[in-house]
Amino acid sequence: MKELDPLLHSQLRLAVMSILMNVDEADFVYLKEKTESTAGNLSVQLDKLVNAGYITADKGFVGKKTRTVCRITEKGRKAFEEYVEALKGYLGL
Amino acid sequence: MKELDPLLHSQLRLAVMSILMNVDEADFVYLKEKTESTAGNLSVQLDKLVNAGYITADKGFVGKKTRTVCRITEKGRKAFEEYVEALKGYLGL
DNA sequence: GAAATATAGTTTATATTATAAACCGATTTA
DNA sequence: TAAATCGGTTTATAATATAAACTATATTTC
Repeated sequence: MKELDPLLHSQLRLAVMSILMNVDEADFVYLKEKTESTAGNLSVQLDKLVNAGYITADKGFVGKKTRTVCRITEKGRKAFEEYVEALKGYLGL
Repeated sequence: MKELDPLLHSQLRLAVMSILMNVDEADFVYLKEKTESTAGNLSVQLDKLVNAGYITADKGFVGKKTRTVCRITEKGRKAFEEYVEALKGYLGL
């Protein structure tokens, strides 16, 4: 049984990665709504994904409001795919 | 995005459940070998699965040696299947 | 235009979890 | 009979997830 990447084996981080696998970019507010998480929790988990090099989070402005835009990196995409493969071994898929 | 049953969303417990989904019964030693876990960790995680009613763990003897035999329950089987369904939503399967 | 309210987050504190280390009682081996 | 092994359990520690409290700017209301 393969190791499950602990960075991805977390509900919220997995949800974020799952979303980012399917859209080109997503901002903080969108991720918060989609995952139904609190801002604090999301902030912490995004940081971990950024530090792992799985996503980028760029802070910019839209008009006068701040906006943090997240994107998955190639490394993140690969890690996600490997995680899915590893999980399949557990789920019998 | 569905909730992921926190009892199953743990590498070791998921591994145990995965094994028990596919065999009629498995003893402590077998589970320990297959999952490559330490006895302490396995013991703790089995307890949680037993307390949740997802598995049974019966202590018996084979000759003079103790032997703990685990089996999945109907409740556990159902929880596992629901977990798999929920996860699919995350993995894009 | 000052005070209250909302937005977009971050930091910090706390509760929960996972994991390993230490331990225990019985049994086999030297 | 002393020492190692087997089959676990208990306890201590490290890591994680989560929420609560906070910050800074912007907007609305009185």
